Amino acid sequence: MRSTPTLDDVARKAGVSTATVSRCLNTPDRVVKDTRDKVMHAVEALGYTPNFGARVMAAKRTFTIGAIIPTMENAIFARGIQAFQEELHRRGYTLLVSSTGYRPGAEEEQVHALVGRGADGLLLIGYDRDPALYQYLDRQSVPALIAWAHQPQIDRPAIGFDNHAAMAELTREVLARGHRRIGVISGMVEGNDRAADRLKGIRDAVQAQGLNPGDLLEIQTPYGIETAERAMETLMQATPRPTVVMCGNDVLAAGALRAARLLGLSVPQDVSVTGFDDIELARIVTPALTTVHLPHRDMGTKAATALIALVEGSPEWPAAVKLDTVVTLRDSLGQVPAG
Amino acid sequence: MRSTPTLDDVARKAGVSTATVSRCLNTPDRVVKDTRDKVMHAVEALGYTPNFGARVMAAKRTFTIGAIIPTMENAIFARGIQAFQEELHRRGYTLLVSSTGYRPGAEEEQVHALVGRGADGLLLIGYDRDPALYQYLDRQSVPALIAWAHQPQIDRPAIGFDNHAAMAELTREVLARGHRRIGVISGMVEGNDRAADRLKGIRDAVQAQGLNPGDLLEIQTPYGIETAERAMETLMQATPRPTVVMCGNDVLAAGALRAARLLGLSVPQDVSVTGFDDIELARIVTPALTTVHLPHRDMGTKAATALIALVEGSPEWPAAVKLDTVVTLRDSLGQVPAG
DNA sequence: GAAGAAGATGTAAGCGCTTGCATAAACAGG
DNA sequence: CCTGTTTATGCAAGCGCTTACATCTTCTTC
Repeated sequence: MRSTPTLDDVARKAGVSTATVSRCLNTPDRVVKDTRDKVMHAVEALGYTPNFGARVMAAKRTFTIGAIIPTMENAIFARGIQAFQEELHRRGYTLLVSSTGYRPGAEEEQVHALVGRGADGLLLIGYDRDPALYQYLDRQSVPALIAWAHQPQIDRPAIGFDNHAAMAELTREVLARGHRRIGVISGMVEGNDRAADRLKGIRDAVQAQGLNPGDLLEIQTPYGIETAERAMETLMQATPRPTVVMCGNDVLAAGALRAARLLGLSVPQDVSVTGFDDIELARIVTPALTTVHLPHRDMGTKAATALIALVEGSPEWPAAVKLDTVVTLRDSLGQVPAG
Repeated sequence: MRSTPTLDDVARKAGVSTATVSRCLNTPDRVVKDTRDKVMHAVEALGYTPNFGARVMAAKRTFTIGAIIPTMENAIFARGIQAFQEELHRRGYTLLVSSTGYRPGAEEEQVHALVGRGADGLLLIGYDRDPALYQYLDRQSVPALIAWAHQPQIDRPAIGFDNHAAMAELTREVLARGHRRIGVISGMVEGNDRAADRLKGIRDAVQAQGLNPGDLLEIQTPYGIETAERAMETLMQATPRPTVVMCGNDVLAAGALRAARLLGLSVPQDVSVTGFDDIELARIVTPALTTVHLPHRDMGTKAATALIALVEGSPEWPAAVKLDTVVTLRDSLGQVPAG
C-alpha cells in the first residue's frame, strides 16, 4: 500500500520546491505558466490531494462551515439546510452537517468536533443551550449564527421567525371560527425554544381573547407521525371533544389527520387540525393543512450570507433578523361544528 | 482577541510537558490520577479544544466518516443516514455529511474535500460514477462503501437493494390486476442507477409477460412533488389513458396522487398509482400508497458496521450485501377499471 | 537497604503545509 | 554592458499535536 503523495513528492517530481507547488495550488498567478504546467502535471500524475489538516494548521483558514441540527429526518431542516449549503457552495465554502438526534449533550460534542476540525463558523438551531457553550465559542472566537429562531432581546446573531407571534396569529384565526375547545399537540419544549414559543403563542392568544389558557388540552410529544397519532387519539377521548387540534408542526398535524381518519372523524367537519411550517407535506395530505408558512429556503440562503459576513469579519450584521411568516389557510381548518 | 489555547498553554499552566497533556487526553490510564486532575483542570480553565488538523497530521486517524448524498431534501436518504449516523456515533465515529444537490462534478469535489479532511472512510450512494473517482479512492486507500444499491456482479463493497427485482415484482402485482396501459414516472436515470434499475425492472417484467415494453408511457423527471404533478397531467392526457401510473419513488407518487385529485380522477377507481421506498409519506397520503418497502434504517445501521469494519481492516466483508424488500399493497393500487 | 522492575513523565523528532524573507533570474533604461 | 527594478523561485521556520525513546520515580523483593 503506497502511502498518499505529499507536497514534497510533487515538488520532487516536478523539480521545484514545495513552496512553488504550494503557490501553484493557492495563488497560481504568482507562478510562471511554464512552471505551473510542470507542477500541475506532477500533481495529476501522482493523484495528489492536499492534506487538509496540514493546510489548516499552516493557513488558519478552512472555508468550512459547520451546521448542527437536531435531526436530518425532519423535512423542515432539510429544506433550509439544503439552501444554506447551496449558497455556501456558491461562495466557495464547504458545509459539514452533523445531527444530534435530540440527544442531550450531543450538541456540545459536535460543536467541539466541528470547531476542532477548523470550522470557520457554525450554524446552530435555536437559542436554548448551555451558556458554557456560548462562552466556549466566544473564547475560540468562532462565530455562530442562530437560525430558525428570533428573539430580538437576545443579543446574538440570529435569523429566524417569530414563532410566538406566528402561532398567536394562527390561533386568532382559529378563535375567529368559533372554536373554544382547543386541543394542542406540541413538540417537546425542553431545550427547544421553537416548540416552547409556539405553545406560548397559543396560550397568549387564547388569554388575549379573555379565555383561560388552562382550559387548553395540551399534549407534548416527540416529533413523529406515530406519536402524534397517539396524542390525537388521547385528545379525541376527552369530553367534550376538542373541536380543533393545533399542532406544533406539520408532521404532527399529518399524524393527527391520520388518526382522525382512522377514528372515523372527518376533517374539518368533525374536528379541525392545524400545522406549522408549511412543508410539502402540508399540501399533500387530505385535507390540505391550514398552517403557517415559513420561508425555509430563503432563510437558508440568508443564513449563509450572514454567516460568511460574520466569518469574514464584515462590517456589521444586525443582531437578529426576522423573516416574515404567513398564515396559510387551507381545508383542514373549518368553522366550529354546530352543537 | 486572545487566540485559542494550545496544548502548550495547557502544559505550561498545569506545569507538565505537552506529552503528558496529550496522554491525559488520549490514554488517561497511562497518567497518574494526581497529574491528570491538574491537567484536566487546566484544560477546563483554558477552555481548550484539541486542534483536529494537528491531531490528524500527527496521528493518522480521524474517526471521521464522510457521507455524500445527492440531496438532504429527500426523506429517503435522511432516514437511512440518520440511522447510519446513530450507529457510527455509538461506535465512536463522527459523521460528516455533504450533499451534491445532483450537481454533476460536485461529488468529486466533495470526495476530495472529505478525504483531504482525513475521513477514514466514505459512504457513497449508488455505483454510477467516474471510474477515475474509484481510482483516486483506491490510491488514497480510503475505503468506500456503496449504499442504496446492489449489483452483485460489481466487485465493490456495497449494501443495498435489488431495485430491479423489487420493481419487477411490484410490476407483476400491477399486471395481475389486469392493467395493460401503464404510465411510468421515473426519476432521471442518468448517473442514477437506482432510478435506472427501477425503470428497467418495469420494462423487463412487462416483457416477461409477453407485452411490449415500448408501449409503456414513460416520463423522466427530477424528483419533486411539482415535477411529478406535471408529469401526471401529461400522462392523463394520453388516449387511451393509462389505468395505472407506476412511480420511481414515493415522492413522485405523492405528486401523481395530488395531480389526479386536482384533475378530478379518483384513485384507484379511475387510475391506480404506485410508489417506491415506503417512506412515512406513503401511509399519510390518501389513498395510502402501494409501494415497495425498503428497510432504510436497517441499511443505515448495517452500513455503519460494514464501513467501520472496512476502515479498521477487519477480516472480510462480503462484496455486496443485499437487503430484502417487500412489496406492500395498500389502497392506491386497484383492479383495472372496467371498460 | 540495595538492586532491579515497573511506572510516570519529559524530550524532541516529525506529520504536510504555508509564507515571510532571501536569493536568483529577467528585464528595462541609459 | 552595467545598474536598478521587478518577478519568479527557494529556504526554512513554524502551525499544534503524537509518540518512540530517554530519564527519573516508585515499588518490589530478597
